Amino acid sequence: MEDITGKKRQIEKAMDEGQTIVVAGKCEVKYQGRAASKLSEGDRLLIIKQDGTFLVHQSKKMNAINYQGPGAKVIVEENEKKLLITAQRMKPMKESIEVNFSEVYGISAYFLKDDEKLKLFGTERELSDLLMQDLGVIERDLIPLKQESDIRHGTIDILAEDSGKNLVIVEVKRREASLDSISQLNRYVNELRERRNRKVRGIICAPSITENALRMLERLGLEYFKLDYEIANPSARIKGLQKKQRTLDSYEKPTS
Amino acid sequence: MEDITGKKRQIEKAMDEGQTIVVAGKCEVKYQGRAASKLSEGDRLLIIKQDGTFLVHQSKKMNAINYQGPGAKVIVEENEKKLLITAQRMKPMKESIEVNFSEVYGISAYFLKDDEKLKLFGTERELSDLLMQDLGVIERDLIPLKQESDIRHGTIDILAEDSGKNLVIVEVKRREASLDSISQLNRYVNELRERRNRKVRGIICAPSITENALRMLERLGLEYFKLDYEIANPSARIKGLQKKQRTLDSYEKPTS
DNA sequence: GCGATCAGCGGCACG
DNA sequence: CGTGCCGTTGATCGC
Repeated sequence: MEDITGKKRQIEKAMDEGQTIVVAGKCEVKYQGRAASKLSEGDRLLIIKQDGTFLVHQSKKMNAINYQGPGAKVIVEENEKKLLITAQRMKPMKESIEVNFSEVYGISAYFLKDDEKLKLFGTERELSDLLMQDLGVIERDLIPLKQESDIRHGTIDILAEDSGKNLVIVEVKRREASLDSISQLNRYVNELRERRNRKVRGIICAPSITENALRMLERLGLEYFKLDYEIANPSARIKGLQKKQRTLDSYEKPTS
Repeated sequence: MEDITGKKRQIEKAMDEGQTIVVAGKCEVKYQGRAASKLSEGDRLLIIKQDGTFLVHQSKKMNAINYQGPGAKVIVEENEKKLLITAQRMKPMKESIEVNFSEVYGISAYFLKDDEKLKLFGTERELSDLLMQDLGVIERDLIPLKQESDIRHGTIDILAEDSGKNLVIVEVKRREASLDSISQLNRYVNELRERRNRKVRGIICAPSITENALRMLERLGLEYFKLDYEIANPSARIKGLQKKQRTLDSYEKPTS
């Protein structure tokens, strides 16, 4: 027979100490909150973090099947000879998960000290930054006006001006552009067209675009620029782009 | 001193047997693929599932800091007295994670048998199904034409007709509608307006809407209907909605 | 298989 | 705080 009380105490102690806890066992899971769910009995992994994060993992797939984010209060109880672990949260609204273990296969707990943050390369923001250095890669004589320009109905990635003094809105995507990318760009273009008397162009700048999105784009009179980039150093690099700094240098200080 | 070879064998054996494995330890993590990342040394949890899922968790937050989805090939190596675990995947493109452990605090492995699937209530689809039974809750004499209607630039949740024989597009949202919800609805409305000669109305149907989204909605001449629902039985229930079945019953078989 | 959309999206940055 | 929007988004469902 299982010593449920002992396991309960073991988990509670680890929680008090701020450990990260993994419980493996057979359980059923109920959730009620923004939605509601029921998961019948099966073998799962439960992970409890010190910040209240609460994850129930099945043996397949990436995402937790049930979860609670940081800030959840976790309670461990003994309930009819079962180990019942509950996580409750008030934000974004009152919600709770109940994990009811009929069997516990194992419990591990670790002190995890980790202040490191992920350094990520190849984000949209990085691509946007690179483009700001030389919009000429998209179109000759295209000059940047503003990055992250807030308008009423959203934020424009890059606002620019072409050689004919037309406003150009550039929407940057790190992956294939689809219908909603086009809708997003169209939203910005429409707003500026209403507000300004200038001609306004819209360019979607992405490594690829779905066929359907391209059709919609053309129907709307918007444009697509294929953004050729790779992630190497690590640091993203846009094919054909030359930093202004380097260009200036090579003019002012030719290789001697 | 650590028996790295033993740990390597332990993990490999568990993988061969299809177990779900948890490794706790101090490691650094590198990723290269759709993007690239570097995470300096710290204490983490590594989870390896039988389907290739590969998760590196820090002691805080819900999401894995580095990961690889189902289908990844996992290799365990001994590398300069460290335990190096690599996950590689070819889809959606060639990418790999390297987790290099300088210390291993613990290894657990479990056979997790679980064929259960989550039953989820309160999804958008469920709300849409309920609305299809009686669109009168949105507007008197609104009759449903088609659910999930594919058009060129997307899929309309509910296509209906009002008492004036106008087409009505209903976009259902289970949570607060924001700018992109409005863009989405607007996209559908514009397409049908081009293709048909009838008047086309668009209604966003959500529990709430952001201030800004409401302004955009009004500016576009679209409409908002507040969708009051709760999740109780469990099964979603829309306030004011009466199932056709029940309504018919009460007329044909009044309480005796 | 691609593609469009939802998700209890989560998380972040900026007003 | 809200809120807009990105994400190595993931997962699902339809064609």
